[in-house]
Formats: sequence, C-alpha cells, structure tokens
Amino acid sequence: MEDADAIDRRPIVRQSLHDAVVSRLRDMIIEGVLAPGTRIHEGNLGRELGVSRTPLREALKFLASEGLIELVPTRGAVVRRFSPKDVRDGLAVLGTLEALAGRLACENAGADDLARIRLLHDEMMRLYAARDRLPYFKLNQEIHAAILRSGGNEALSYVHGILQARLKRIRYIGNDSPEKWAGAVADHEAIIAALEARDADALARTLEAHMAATWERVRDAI
Amino acid sequence: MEDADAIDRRPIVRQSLHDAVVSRLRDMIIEGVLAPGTRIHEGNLGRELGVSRTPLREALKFLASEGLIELVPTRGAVVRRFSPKDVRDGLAVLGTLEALAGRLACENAGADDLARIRLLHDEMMRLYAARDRLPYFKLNQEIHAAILRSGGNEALSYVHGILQARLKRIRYIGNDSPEKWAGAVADHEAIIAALEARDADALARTLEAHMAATWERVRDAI
DNA sequence: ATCGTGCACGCTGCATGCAGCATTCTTGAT
DNA sequence: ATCAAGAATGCTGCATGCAGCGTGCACGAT
Repeated sequence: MEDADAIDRRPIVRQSLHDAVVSRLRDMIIEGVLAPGTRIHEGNLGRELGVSRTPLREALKFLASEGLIELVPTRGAVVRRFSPKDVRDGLAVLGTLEALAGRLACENAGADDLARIRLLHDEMMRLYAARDRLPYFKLNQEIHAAILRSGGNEALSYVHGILQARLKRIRYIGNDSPEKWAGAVADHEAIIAALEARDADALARTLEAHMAATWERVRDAI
Repeated sequence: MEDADAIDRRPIVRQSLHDAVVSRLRDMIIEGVLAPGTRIHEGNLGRELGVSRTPLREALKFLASEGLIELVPTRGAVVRRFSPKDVRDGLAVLGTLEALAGRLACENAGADDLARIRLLHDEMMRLYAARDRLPYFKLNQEIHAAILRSGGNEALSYVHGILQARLKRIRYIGNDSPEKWAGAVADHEAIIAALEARDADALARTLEAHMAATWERVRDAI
C-alpha cells in the first residue's frame, strides 16, 4: 500500500536526452530543415544540437526504425525520400486506419471526448475563417489524433502516428490552393457531424474519403 | 548492357552489425529467450552476443521504436509486456490491414504471386497433415507476408510487419489445441480460394474473420 | 590532354572510459 | 530486533578514442 500523503515521488521529468534528440530530429525532418536525401553528418549535427555523437546516433537508429531515415552502411544516415507512390500508398493505409478508428470512436468515445473534439473543430474553423494556415494545419492534425485516441486502441494510434509523421510535411504542402482548402474544410464538417451522431458507417466512409481527397489535393505538389 | 561473363559484382554482403544485432534480439524476444518484463543488462547481453555496449544500445533503441522494448530512464531497456487488451487491439488492427492487403492483392497480384502463394499453402497443408507445428507456423506467417507483399503497398507491409512481430509469440502459443488448429486451417482454405478467385470482398471478409478467430483462439492463453 | 594510380583526408562504426544515479548492504542507534 | 542512515557497488548514459573504409585530389604515365 502506498503512503497517501507521501512526498511527490514522480521522477524528476528530466526528459531523457534521447527523447529530446529524437523529437528534435523528427521535427527537423518534418519541417524540412533536414531535406529529403540529405546525408547526415554526425559530427556537425551533434555539435549543432549540443550532444555528442553517441546519443545522436542512437536517436538516428530510432528514427530509422520509424522509416524517416535510411541507414546506408559505411555512409551513415540519410533523410528518407518519399516517392509519389509512397505517399499515395501511405495515405491509403491512413485512410483505412482512420476508418477503423472512426468506428471505434463512435463506439467507445466518451461524451467528454466528443466535446473536446468539437472544441478543436470550432477553433479550427475560426482559424480557417482567418486563413491562419499553420495553426489550422496543426489543429487539423490534433483533431485526427484526438479521434484516434478516443477510439481507445493503442496499437492503432501507434501505427497511425508513424505514418502520419512520414506524410505530415507533404500534407502541409498540399493545401495551398483556396479550393483545396475549402474542400478539406467541408470534409471536416462531415466528419464532426458523423462523429457526433455516432454514425460509425458514415464516419468511416467520410474519413476514408477525406484521405482519398487528400491524395488528390497533394498529388500535383509532389 | 551487362557483360555476360563478368565476374560476380554483387556487393560483399557484410551485413552491418547493427542489422544483425537487431534481428538477433528481435528473435530472442519473439522466441521468449528474453521474456516479457526482463530487464536487459547491457554488459552481459553484449558479452553474450559478442558485441560491445554501443552497437547493442543502438539496436535496443531501434527495437524500442518498434515497440518490442521499453526504455525506462536510468533503468535501461525492458522487454515489453503485452496485456490481453494490447493483443486484442493489435489483432483488430492487423485484421483491418490484412483486409486492405487482400483487396490490393486481388487487384495487383501477378499470376506468379498467386502461384507462389498456392505453393506455400499446399506445403503448409502438408505440414498440417504431419502435425509439424513449428514449420507450419512459420509457413503460415510467410503466406500472410506474401499476400501483403503481392498487394504492392510498401507502407502497408511495413506497419503490418511491426504489429506482426509484436504478436508473433502470442499467436504461436495460441494454436495449441487440435480444434483451434483445424479452425485456422479451414480459414486458410477459404483465404486461398478467395484469392485465386480474385474476389476482393470475400478475401477481405475472410482475412478479417481469420483475425477475429485468432483472438478467440489465443485469448485464453494470455 | 586524358586516364590510371596512389596518397591523404574525413567520416562512420565500434570500443572503452568516466561520471552520476539507483539500489543494496552494512552499521549503529533505539 | 528493527529501523534508519551512510557507504559501497553496479548499472546506465554520455563522451571520447581509434581503426577501417570510402572519397577526392594530385601526380605521373601514356
């Protein structure tokens, strides 16, 4: 039995350096600071990040497992390039995963989950009205992640997150024309409606269509 | 044009030590040599594998990204435990992924792919008749992987492979009763029939049902 | 001038060294 | 005997050292 009024024993969240470096590198890749095809120089990049080669190398292995980086023997790490086919295939899988997540969400999401997603949605619409593109984009990602989480399947969230990370950059590039953006917004209205109605079939269909449309929106940008 | 009688130019496949250690560790975890919950001692394990701590640590990070290992700050690496819910959720995702793969396979698989899968299937049935359990199990995995590959979606194969690795051990434990085994075999007859008929809907349905049945077969073993 | 060869540099891959923290054993006090 | 405090041990996390390989450049031969 735990002592009720014991002092706070939570670990000092010295977020491990490993996690910090992984996150940082992932962001650098997604944001394009490290462009696809870039060969990573361990010495320079380590110096830039303020860590030695060892933890940097460990972070690179981690990201290689996620598929964001390729390890070429005797040549080190290279930022992975995604071909149009890679993107299309990835979006197809994401569509299927989100469709499943939508079904689970209709079944398992609590009222609080729905309320939170509604808030995110409304805020995102406000950002759309203001044409505030980057925050819109981030909130968009958050909404999808929230739907995933509310389904309550951790393995699903995990694989979704990996594919999501791979395609994040490309999807951001995609929404550049006003019509495409309006189309994506319309999709989202349908999504939130189906979710709040807990109409699993409609939500699954809508999410999958949203991904298919995403491909149409980005295909020329690649 | 290649010179016909040129000397063998294949690269000397000095498989990188990293890959070797990763594969080796993955096998040890799947086979249960490293049991779930085991805390990994870098010094000992490294000595046992004949590598120093550095490449071992890098391999551990790689596997942590796959979810086979957890990294606990200041305590190192621990072999991940999967709860019954983890297994159930993972199988649900696998079912959806295989259903998609089945559709893609019906659409994209070449005649040679189908022929190869048929060969694997027949060989597996031979092993079933002989009740040769471990080879049966391995061939079973191969068949599913072959269906995945024949769909031609690399992202799909990738995420499937990760979840597959997580659950491999548990699925092996599952098929221990004769009735369960017979049920799995029956599933596979339906799978190959639908595939050869290129009946996408039927194949998708069958594969998903196969996964649901897998859960029923293993749920008591966990 | 062009092609081939050898040398030098730079980078990766791995081993080892070292500091810091957690855990456990020991010792002393109650 | 029990418990607390301190010391010692052992492990992780990170830095650095070193060998081997790949690459590019210079020099020489044709």
